[in-house]
Amino acid sequence: MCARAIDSEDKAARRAEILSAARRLFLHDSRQLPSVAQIATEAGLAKGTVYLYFQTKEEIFFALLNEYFAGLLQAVHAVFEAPASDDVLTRFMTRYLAYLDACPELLRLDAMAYSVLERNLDDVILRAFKLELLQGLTATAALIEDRLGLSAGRGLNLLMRTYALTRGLWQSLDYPPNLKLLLADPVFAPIRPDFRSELGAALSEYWRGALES
Amino acid sequence: MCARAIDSEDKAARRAEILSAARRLFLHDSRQLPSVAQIATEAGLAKGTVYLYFQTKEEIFFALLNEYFAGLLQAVHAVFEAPASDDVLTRFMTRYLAYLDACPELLRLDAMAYSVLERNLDDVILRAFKLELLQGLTATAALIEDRLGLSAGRGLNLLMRTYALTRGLWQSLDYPPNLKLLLADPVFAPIRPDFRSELGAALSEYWRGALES
Amino acid sequence: MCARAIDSEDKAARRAEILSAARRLFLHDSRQLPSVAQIATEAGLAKGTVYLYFQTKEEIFFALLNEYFAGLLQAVHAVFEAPASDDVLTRFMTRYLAYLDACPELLRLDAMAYSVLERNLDDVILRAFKLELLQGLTATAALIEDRLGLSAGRGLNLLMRTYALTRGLWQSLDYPPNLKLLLADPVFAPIRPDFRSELGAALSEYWRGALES
Amino acid sequence: MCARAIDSEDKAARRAEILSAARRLFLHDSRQLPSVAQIATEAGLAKGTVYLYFQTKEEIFFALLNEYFAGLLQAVHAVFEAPASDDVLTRFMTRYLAYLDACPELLRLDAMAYSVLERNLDDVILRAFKLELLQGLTATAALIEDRLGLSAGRGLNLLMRTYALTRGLWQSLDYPPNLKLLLADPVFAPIRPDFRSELGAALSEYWRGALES
DNA sequence: TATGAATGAGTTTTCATTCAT
DNA sequence: AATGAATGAAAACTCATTCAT
Repeated sequence: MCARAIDSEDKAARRAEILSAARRLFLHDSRQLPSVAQIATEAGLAKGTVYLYFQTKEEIFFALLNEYFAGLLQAVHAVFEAPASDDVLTRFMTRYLAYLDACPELLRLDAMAYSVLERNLDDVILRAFKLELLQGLTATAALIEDRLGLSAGRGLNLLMRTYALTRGLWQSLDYPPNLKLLLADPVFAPIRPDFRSELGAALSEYWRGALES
Repeated sequence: MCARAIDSEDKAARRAEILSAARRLFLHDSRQLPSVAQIATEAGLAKGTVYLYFQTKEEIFFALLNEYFAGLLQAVHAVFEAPASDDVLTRFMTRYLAYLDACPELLRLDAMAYSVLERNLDDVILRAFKLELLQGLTATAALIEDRLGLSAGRGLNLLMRTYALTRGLWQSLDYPPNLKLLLADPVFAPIRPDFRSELGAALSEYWRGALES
Repeated sequence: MCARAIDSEDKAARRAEILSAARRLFLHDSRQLPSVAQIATEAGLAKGTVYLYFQTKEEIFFALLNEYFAGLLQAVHAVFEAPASDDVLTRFMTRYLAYLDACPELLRLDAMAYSVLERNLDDVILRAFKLELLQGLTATAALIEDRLGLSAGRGLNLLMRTYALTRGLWQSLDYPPNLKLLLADPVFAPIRPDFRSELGAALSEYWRGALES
Repeated sequence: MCARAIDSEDKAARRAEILSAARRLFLHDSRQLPSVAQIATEAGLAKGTVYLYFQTKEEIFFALLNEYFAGLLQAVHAVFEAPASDDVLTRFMTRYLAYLDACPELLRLDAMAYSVLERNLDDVILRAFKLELLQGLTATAALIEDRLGLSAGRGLNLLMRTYALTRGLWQSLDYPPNLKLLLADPVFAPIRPDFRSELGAALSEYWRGALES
């Protein structure tokens, strides 16, 4: 793993390897961000090498989070790109939930982003990330508006509020192991619904209200 | 402030003082949790004394968060306790937003809770907190069901989803100072709406969808 | 070594212990400043404890340097305090050189002070140190002026220039072990005189010139 | 700047370029030695290339310091080479101070040399540097002895002690910016004389004493 | 009860140097 | 000769928590 990444393709690959190592580690224990030393080891690199590809530890996780977001947006985009049909909303919901199921760590990382990730991140990098996100968001929003015959701006509303509901519910329902045990007591059943079905129900309600003429 | 708190009333008062000191400090800089040393100083106590009233630092902030939740629930409760009227939903929304306006630090603390607060918290304490929250939630949920003529369980749904949307939007729209500056660029206007109006709009949509027969 | 230093006398003693540990370590290898971890171990304390007594690593060494300076000044002071006599200059020289002989690490630490020590030092602390030094300097300078019948300001000149010559010569003549070996070659004899005799000679010349009417 | 330096003349030129880049950088911020990466960039070379011309970072700065010394010696040499005259000492002092004024970074670099530069320097290189210095010193010393009618060895004494006084005073009087601010307080005026006039006065005293029969 | 002295785990980042290309 | 990707050692400092007084 010490073959030199000379051309920019190799460099991109190495960057991706580091990101992938970080993802594996975080997936394994998503209660805290792995240390740079751990990431380097997992990627088979020296610590210093990681810093050739990322300016700070935070940048690594922010890049990872952005990848997840991009993937999620892409999935949504794909749903609405398909020929219009009556069940587009159902298909959207299914695909959306499937993506989240496939990336259980996305919402964890997202929850940490608020208090940790944005510190210690170079402004230029941060802007680039945000811009990329914005563009994906805008494109998909426009597509949704087109498909559903909505007015300008509604697409972005729907996307942002959908994600807000998702993130908010996750944080309400994802308990750490010790809490999970504690809340197993039937008394707590009301505040311990299954995340996936709860999210499905909540989103249905929200979209119904939002799309109502 | 070193008079000994002997009877349980004095003890409760001292506990409240510590909590109050923590709140003041967090209000002053809600980007990070104040240290125990700071809290002790602010409360006019020694560090060790704080540990006579709280087992861990996290317990302090968890207790604080629970207070905020209780207050929010109480505000909502008050709205629905008043004689039924057509505009109950409008009054709810107004009151709800007003509470959040008055406690800008609630949502910050809440956002930190996920990644920080629940670690390192005694199970018994945690259970007690959760139970208290559950009870408030249940009571208000029942009241809402009664007032709005909803079926059992719907009240809790509404409350949890309302808060989820709130928390999720907050985390999307509350940027740290450096980001705020960065996002001042008109390019980013679409992802930088005002939190309050955005929340109002989102909640309206959600409730409309949820209450639709 | 973990008995608690409660009253201020004990605290001063503990502070002195830390300083003493740092001195021992530096004496042992005076090519580099020992790490805080080493100092703590040598003093039989935990790292964190060291930071209860000194704000930064630099403060430790600066305090140490100030102790050396104070000692040197005191030695000089004692010489001039004795009843005036013709040989006061001879006695001064003897005493001065003896002090330097007894503290070979003083001039090493001093040489490092320029590039290392003054960084990362709290202004208030720094000022206090400088003030203490200034006072010692002023007092001894006044005494010298009195004893030698010099005009105001001359004492300070003499002291500062004497020390400047001392420090400058030291840095010219103190070679690290590898260089010492290298310069053992007779070719280098001219630039490798014995520090002590060279300093004696240089100071004699300087004082002769300075005191000449 | 990546044309290959093949013949030894080109190589010497490239070496000089690196040295010059280091000098420019150090002149710009003489509180710390620039990194090798910075030097390479400033010289328009790759990091690795620098190591083709210098074995270690220290060698660069040591070579630079030697250049400064050589220049200083040459300036002194020139003074004494001129036809003997009564005011040779005055001219020496003027020229000496002028050289230091023109190279304010010399004394900074020199002060750092003690604790940093001589580590990690190859013995052979070190010897060569010292030998070069010795030769310059010897030649100028002989010239001085001749001009001033001094006995053998006195010239070297004068040069070394003169420089020692210079270096020692510099280190006493050159304060980093934060200290300068701190010592602006009139209380500290006595230990804050102007370096140049203080050096002039000190050297006058020293030379008077040294040349006195 | 209250105090505050003592503890010590835990991690990012820089940068001189090497060496494959 | 020139490049620049990769290496990895090295250390200060914070702060939650404990416990002797």
